[in-house]
Amino acid sequence: MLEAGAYPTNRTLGIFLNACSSLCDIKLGKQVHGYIVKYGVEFDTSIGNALCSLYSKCGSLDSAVKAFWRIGDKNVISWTTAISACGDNADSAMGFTLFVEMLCMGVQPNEFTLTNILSLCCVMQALGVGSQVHSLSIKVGYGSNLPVINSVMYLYLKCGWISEAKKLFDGMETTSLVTWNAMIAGHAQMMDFAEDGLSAHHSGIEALNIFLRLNRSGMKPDLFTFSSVLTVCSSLVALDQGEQVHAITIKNGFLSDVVVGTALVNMYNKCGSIGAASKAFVEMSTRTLISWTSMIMAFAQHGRSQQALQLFEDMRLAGVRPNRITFVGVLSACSHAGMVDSAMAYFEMMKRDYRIKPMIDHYACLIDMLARIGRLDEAFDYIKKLKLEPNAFIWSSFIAGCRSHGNSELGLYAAEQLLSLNPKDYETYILLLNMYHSAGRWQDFSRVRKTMTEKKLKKLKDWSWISIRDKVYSFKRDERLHQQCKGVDKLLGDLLEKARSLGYEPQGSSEITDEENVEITLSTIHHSEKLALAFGLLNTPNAGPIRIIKSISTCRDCHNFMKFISVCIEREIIIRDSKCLHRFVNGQCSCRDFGNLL
DNA sequence: ATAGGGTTAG
Repeated sequence: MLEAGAYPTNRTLGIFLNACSSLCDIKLGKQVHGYIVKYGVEFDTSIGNALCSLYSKCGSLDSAVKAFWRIGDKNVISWTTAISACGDNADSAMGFTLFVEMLCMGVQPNEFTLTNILSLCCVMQALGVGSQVHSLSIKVGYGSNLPVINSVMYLYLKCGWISEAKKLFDGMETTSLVTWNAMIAGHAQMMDFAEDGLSAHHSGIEALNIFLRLNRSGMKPDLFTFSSVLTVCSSLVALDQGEQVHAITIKNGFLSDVVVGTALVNMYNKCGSIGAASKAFVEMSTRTLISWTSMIMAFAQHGRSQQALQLFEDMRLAGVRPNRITFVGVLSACSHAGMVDSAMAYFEMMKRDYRIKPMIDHYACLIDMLARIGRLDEAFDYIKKLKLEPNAFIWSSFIAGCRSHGNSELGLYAAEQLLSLNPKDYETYILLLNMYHSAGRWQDFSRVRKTMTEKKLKKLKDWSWISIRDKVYSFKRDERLHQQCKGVDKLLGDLLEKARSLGYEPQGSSEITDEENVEITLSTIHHSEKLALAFGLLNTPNAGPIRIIKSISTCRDCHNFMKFISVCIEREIIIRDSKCLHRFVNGQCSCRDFGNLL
């Protein structure tokens, strides 16, 4: 039509631009832009708005903002489109600047502007600005607009201001599914940012409660709800609840959804049910890169290296292009099995065939592998040659290698490096103390102990949880919170006897015994995972795995104990601590004793 | 012509 020389109206041009926008066709869009300039209508408000939106959707923020500034008469939609363009293209700071400028120009924001700016606040964790926007939204008459309240509530949750979020939630006259999903997702995310395992646990439980209330309210959950709540079940290692959610997804017809399917794979994996994870993966009707990567990662974590690598080949055959995270899974599979040659081959394949630049995590896998098989000098060379600063994971796996292969000199050096990375981390101090203790270096032991006392480090919060049927039970080190504590003590005594008869020898572990003193305590019988284990055995008399989640890393002594116990009771024990998933079967652990133990 | 919620990481 344009080539025929017909003169398009602004309306026609707008429709063209929208078509380019939904096709994400920047080339065609630019062509239309050319005609717009030719006809001199780029200053028109609706044309400019459409151009701004088009360039934003095609990822070209510069052009979007340029188109915006050329608009002669910018209305609220123009400003909102430009602000949203900043959000979509990861430039929150510019979004804020535009918002302030808009207010200075005397343009009043509408509900679209407000929700947009609030989501920028989420990204920036800008609670101060966010609460000002909240006040502003009330002032300009959007105080009871549902999307606006949802956004404010989600922002408060993401910034950890739970009381205020809850107040908003409880005070809402109407809710939408987005409200519920924001509450659930918000609590799920709080689990990751929680200061300790205990508050993370509380957030998770709260998310599950909100999910239950949602179901009772009669509203139908959607894929967002299911993927969030499944993530919560994974973090809580709450297999029973996860299975129930699985049943509800089937009832609601969401089983064929690829995101829900992937979330199920991850839930079963993180609950230690690799079989169920694999089953969920096989049953998926379509799989994304993320689904394949999740399953490869799952096999790798469980020490099933061959299956992980086989799946990687299947993925390539299926025509799915792996990304850098997939290769983290592939390399860690090789690392677990000590397959040095394969690891190097995959590392080359990643660089050469897929043009993926190695990142620190890939090097970490290679260092972990060399450390596991005892090639400590080579691993150390790798660390020294790194152009990047070694991270905590690198030092931790190197330490595990040194301890396992009896090189206390290098191990202690690495542990001191780890401490300088995490100078306030209680667990690192305990690790270092345990290492000086077993190396018999008492002077260093006292020195570290003194530093600990001087720094007044908070006492370790050692909690474990076990979920039995519908309830989650908590256990804290040294404390007897449950009715059945006598039974727990007796059972632990019996188990200790049995383990000893099989050759278990207690090694003890360092800990703060009271507010002032740090000592090696010989018995670790009061550690929380042991209490949870005994409680679990007393309350689930049938066979089947015992699943425990723990707030901090497991100590070597408890780890060793669990290996013996898995033989005595002929049951599988799964413990997920803050660093690693441990699956004890028949005296062996899936981490092969390289799970960042204290 | 503009908005609010979700899945992968050793």
